[in-house]
Amino acid sequence: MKLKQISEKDGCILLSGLQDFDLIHTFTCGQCFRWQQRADNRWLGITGEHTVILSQTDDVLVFEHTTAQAVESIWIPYLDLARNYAVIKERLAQDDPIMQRAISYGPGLRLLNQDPWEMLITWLISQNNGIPRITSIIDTLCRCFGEPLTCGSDVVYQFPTPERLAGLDSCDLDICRAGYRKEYIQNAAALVAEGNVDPYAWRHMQKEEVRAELLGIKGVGEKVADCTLLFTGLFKEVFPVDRWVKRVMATWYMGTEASTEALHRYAEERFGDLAGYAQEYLFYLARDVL
DNA sequence: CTCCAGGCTGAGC
DNA sequence: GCTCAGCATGGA
Repeated sequence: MKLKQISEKDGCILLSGLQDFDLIHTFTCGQCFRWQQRADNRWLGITGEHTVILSQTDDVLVFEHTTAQAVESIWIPYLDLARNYAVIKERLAQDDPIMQRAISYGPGLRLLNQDPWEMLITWLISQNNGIPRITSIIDTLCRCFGEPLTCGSDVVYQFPTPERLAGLDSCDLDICRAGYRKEYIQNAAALVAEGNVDPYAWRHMQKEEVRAELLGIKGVGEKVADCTLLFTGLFKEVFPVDRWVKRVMATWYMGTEASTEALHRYAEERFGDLAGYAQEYLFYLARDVL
């Protein structure tokens, strides 16, 4: 793989020589909820206490309102740009026409390495919910209870800390309109704030150990646990998300075995759009390759 | 009005 | 073990 080049121009950081990366594929496939699309195909985003505006022209990625050091230490890892996706895609596509199609829908998709605490709350909110409303709830949560940061002329709010959420009165969270998920959020925040659960320790633990810890949290089932693990990118190994797909299929397809063919049929019928195919690709990435 | 959306919990078998 | 109603909310 060609080495990426970092340079500066007009106060922006440029990363050139990118391969197998597309901002739109990566941000619209359903793995994240906090990137805002702006004019001129620019994307405003935040992770932790770092904000940035991204735009892309072919193999050049432009970072505004940040530093070369942050690009190296924060954004390249967050965007998973150091990984060679060409070999991954080649392996996935081999002898698998449906995977070839899935990849062709989102060839520039990358698996983001997102904040584990943020992912836990995000996927708790996602249950039995729609994507626009998930986005809205998370946005309100951050605007009301997160610390503001500036990014150029924009203001972006950090994801609220566990301590902040744990310290709220129950009715304070009503503004988010999270419904019955409110108590899940508060319970999880209390667990983390009191040190009974430490999302930042997960990277030092075994995957199954983390998964068991997650499943012990109220409101966390297999899907929430899997999505939390998957979209933090913590475990680059065999990932059990197929168990979730299998469970869904068991309900919808009266079968108990999750054959590859059934999985493909599920994806075909369940998802007819780019996001769906990109997601199937994501799941395969996590399950079979990373 | 009903049904559904990137599920999970708790109760009843 | 398994099934299934109920769950807050808002949009179709």
